[in-house]
Amino acid sequence: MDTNLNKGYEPHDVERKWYRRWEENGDFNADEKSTKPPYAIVIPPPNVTGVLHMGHALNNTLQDILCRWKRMSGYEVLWMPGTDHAGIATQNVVEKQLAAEGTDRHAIGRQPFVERVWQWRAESGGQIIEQLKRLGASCDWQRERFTMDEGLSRAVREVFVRLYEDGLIYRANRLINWCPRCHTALSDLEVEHEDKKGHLWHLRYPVIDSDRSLVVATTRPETMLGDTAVAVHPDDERYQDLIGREVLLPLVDRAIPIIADAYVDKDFGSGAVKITPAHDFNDFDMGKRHALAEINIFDESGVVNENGGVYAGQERYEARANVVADLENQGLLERIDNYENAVGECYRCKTVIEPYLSLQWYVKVGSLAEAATKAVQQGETRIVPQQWERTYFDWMNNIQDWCISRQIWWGHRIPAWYCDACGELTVSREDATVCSHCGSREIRQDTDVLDTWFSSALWPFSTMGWPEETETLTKFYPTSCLVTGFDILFFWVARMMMMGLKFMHDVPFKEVYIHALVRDAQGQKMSKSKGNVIDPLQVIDEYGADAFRFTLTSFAAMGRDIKLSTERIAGYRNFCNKLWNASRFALMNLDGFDPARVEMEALELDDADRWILTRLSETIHQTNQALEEYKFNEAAGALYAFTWHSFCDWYIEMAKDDLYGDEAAARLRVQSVLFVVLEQLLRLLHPFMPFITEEIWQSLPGERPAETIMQADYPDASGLPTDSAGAERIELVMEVIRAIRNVRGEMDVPPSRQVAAILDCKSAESVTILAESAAAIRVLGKVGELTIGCNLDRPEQSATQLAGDVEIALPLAGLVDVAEEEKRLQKEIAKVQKDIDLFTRKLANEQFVANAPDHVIEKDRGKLRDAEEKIAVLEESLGKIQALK
RNA sequence: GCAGGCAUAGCUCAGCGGGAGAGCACUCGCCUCACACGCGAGGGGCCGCUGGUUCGAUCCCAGCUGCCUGCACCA
Repeated sequence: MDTNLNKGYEPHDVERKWYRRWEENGDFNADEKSTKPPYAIVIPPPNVTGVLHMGHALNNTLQDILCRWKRMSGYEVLWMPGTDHAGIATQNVVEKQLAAEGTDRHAIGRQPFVERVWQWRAESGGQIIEQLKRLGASCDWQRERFTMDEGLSRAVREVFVRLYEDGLIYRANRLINWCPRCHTALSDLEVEHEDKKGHLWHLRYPVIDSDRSLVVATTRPETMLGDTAVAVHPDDERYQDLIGREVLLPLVDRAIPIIADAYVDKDFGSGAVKITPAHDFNDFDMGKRHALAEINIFDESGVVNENGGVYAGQERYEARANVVADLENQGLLERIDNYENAVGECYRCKTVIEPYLSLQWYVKVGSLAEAATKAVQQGETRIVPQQWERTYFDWMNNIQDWCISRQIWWGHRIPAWYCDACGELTVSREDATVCSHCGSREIRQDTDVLDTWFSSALWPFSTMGWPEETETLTKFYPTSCLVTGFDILFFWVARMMMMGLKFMHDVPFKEVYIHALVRDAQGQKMSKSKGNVIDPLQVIDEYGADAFRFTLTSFAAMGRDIKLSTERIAGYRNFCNKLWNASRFALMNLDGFDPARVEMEALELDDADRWILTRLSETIHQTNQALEEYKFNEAAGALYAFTWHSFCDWYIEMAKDDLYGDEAAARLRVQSVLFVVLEQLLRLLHPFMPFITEEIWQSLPGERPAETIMQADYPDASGLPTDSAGAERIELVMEVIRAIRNVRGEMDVPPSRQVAAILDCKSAESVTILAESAAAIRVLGKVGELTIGCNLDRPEQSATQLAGDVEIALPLAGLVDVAEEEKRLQKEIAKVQKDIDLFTRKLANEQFVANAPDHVIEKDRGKLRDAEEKIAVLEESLGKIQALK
């Protein structure tokens, strides 16, 4: 037995040691052949480029808690880990490297580039996995997957082909979101809107064959090069006579029609709008309605193309400046207003998005979304907290077809081949070598790759071996729970729902727990540019993984963001240390103790024992209940309070007398309870603080029921003796001790000085209770001479306090001055008087007595009685004190 | 604009139809043989504002104000 734990808990070696041991033991591994009930979670796969941030830390801490808890509770747990190839993000990383080397992907070519990305991944791609391990994540690493690995790529092809065959994948030439830096299309979700200060330019377009002109307002004057109409509202009286006529588009000298469309807001600006179908989503729609030409004026880098006349070759902002300057020179710039509006940006590189006309692949999501909506409505998947269901439904109801093609090189290449001979398309699971229509070998594979989220959408079943019918799928699909942040509810959760239902004919998970965002202490989003980022790895280095995990858990209240600061983490570091030292104390006093030789039933427990066991039982219940409901903070709170305030503050303190005494039976009894409570507590805490609990648990005396604590059973309280009556008895003792301490504190009695105490009880029962715990009262109240009984004489000069039906008198001769005691009593009396006033008033209210439930009235009557008794005693004491003056 | 959330101690937040809670911070006293990352005691709140429902509202309802977050945007 190791009773020589260090004085303070030092996490680093402990964490390394146990994590390695768990992995070597296979403690994290799931067995699909197990007969235990399944519990499965798939990790939200972090980007392979990722570095552990606070969001990951919270997300994975919560998953780990669930997995460890379920594992200990008798479930066969599969926590499926892996990483996402993160198409654009990863490609950007490697492109930056190339840029630093003075080259680019086009210079080295597609195949070498893709190889280069694989190489990058092999060398530095997996660091987040190591970081998750430092956090303590108990994933089944043997099963680690990557969205680009062979099995998952096969699943991607299978899904693509089946969707295509079902007519749910199609190509279309539409306006899409284009990132001129990444050179790819983006889905609507991948565009982030941010309010930016800009300008509203008012341009004057001359009406042909007239001396009039129309003023149009725009935030993007350069797009006028692609204007193909000017629109006004059909009812706008100002322009009735102009509808159907033409304006001469300045700079390009093109005649374009003035059209009428109800979309136009008469009250905005001049009521006339320039229409650029190829570069604005609303204009695109209007262009379709009026059969307008779509003139694309940009190339894929956002540089003006040959359609832009003299501006060709100019970058879009350069073109903007020149267009404005030229219009001004021609007197066609009416004015410039300051204007703030939301600008779409690429979610990967923050470049302003260009609406761009191009041919892309789409998933027709209508029927898929319908099924995904129904599954949640019918409760097949439950979203927790439930408020997010509404967001989910809103999005599903307004869903647009999903643009899935990306013009990058890193990703799953679209399995479609174009035939140069017949022009037909071949979509195939295997790499095609001939056209399926004409047999020609002159075929070229589509150069696009799929949206990263396409493969993520398949994650719950692709990681389990689909399309094979694997045992893993049979055992673990649908998964039990998905833990994720709300920021990827649409990106990921919604699409997994659609794909799971389509291809597995069942939901991918039965519950979705959506957690909050981790912010800084001021509630700001953590970001590198703000410089307010707290690095989880630094936190782990400084405070230990357990303290960090417990902090996140304690603040993981549902539906509320976490404001994190290092002071808080330090607070929970202290908690770890407290647990450590309580354990050290226990171990120091369990010398020679063998748990195997002790039968709980045979022990004659005293009130304190029964109390702590009852409290333990309650805590076990609360913890299990809270985890069941995803109330992580409540579980953490219950465990914190029990550990610190029940176990350490009271039980250990009360146990000392027997532990240090020389009665063997008493010592054995206290040792037994100490052992049981600590051992159970460690198990209870293990999912939250895996490392420290394992370290202490391994130091406990006797045979352990399992090799590691993570293999041990989670406490369920069924074997624990509870006795709420005994527990209540000790509450009286505690109240008495607190009262004695209160008097001592208020009257500045030095802690080193013992006092005499007379405990005058109203009932014989109280006498018995207090007599049994006399030792505790002496030690914890620092009482020397202790008298317990009924109708006791109290010395004239004494300080008085009450606890339940016990009047406590501390003879104060020589201890304190009379004036101090008088002040203290008056303060007490005032407090009690307030209660009396309140309850008297309440009970005098006829309506209250007539309507309130009996138990409420009874409770209040009791409280009034107590207060009246209390004040009587206090006033008597006050009288005596005042007589002394 | 539409939707949702939040408002409780100095700070961060629990709670909830029957006398306001925690952690941190603060004040006072203690190096008491597990722990000063500690121990003991204490101070501190019109529970955002205005109405309504109720015997009773911090809690339920309506409105208002102030923050936050999605989504959609009038060029």
